[in-house]
Amino acid sequence: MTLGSGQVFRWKSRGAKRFCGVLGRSVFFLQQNLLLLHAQADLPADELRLRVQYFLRSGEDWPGLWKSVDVDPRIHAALSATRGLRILKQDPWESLASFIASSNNNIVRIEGMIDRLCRAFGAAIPHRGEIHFAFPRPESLSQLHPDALRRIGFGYRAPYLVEAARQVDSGEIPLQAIARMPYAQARETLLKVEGVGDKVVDCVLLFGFGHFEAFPVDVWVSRIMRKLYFRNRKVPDRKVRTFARRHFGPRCGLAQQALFHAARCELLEPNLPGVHGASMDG
DNA sequence: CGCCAGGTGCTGA
DNA sequence: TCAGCACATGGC
Repeated sequence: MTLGSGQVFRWKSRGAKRFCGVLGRSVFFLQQNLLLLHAQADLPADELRLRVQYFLRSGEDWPGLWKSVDVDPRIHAALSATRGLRILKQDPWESLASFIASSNNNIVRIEGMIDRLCRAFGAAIPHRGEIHFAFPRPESLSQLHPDALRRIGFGYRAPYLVEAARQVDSGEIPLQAIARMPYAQARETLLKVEGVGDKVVDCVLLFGFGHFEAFPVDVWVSRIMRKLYFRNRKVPDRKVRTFARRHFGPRCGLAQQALFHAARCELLEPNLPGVHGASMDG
């Protein structure tokens, strides 16, 4: 559920509860068997375990984290429907580049764009007879003409991504330093990147930098929040964000991901408890 | 054809 | 601050 919840765009299902993806320069296979997770990669066993635990944030107290945002019956329904979900620890550059590509776009096409980006400009990684690809480094993408990205379907986002790569490569956008900044300052800094607005920046801060107070408001979250908390009235994204931060508290980002996944996969319908309570009227 | 998708930048009230 | 609009692309 976590790997398919729109946080990451290039982990591929390879059978029942089995996924394949690339972390850094290594190909990983993850297979879930009930409460056990089997991980495979061409790495020493101890390093393999550490890398997977880091990516999955296995050191966190997940039951405690989810409990901290379980503040009312409506979010409780979403949390129940997404039990086991986690917030991943993504590479900051990959999350920044990926979510620049995500704007006004759908997940299937985002996945295709990122896949073509990695095939064209990422380092090849041979693995058991197959060729996988690393995510392209900023210094590679910064050299491109935007047309090279337009040709693989990036559309009007092409110059945004090239420019972002240049800003990261030059140190103008210092990801290393941003990782040590508090949420508000990191947000302000990343917003200077063209193509990064109020929603994308919160995705990057939540999935790439571990700021659980980020609450990305996309069309799905906007809809479900309107339904659950605003009597179905249209509400500016900014208001949804500030309400969520106040209502769910400093881990509101977790509530956001549960709501996003539940809404997108229709896990709450029917009989969704709204502001008027559950009702069966048609 | 029109609408939608993990929106953003720009413009004008 | 807010709404309205253009913006590439592909699926339906």
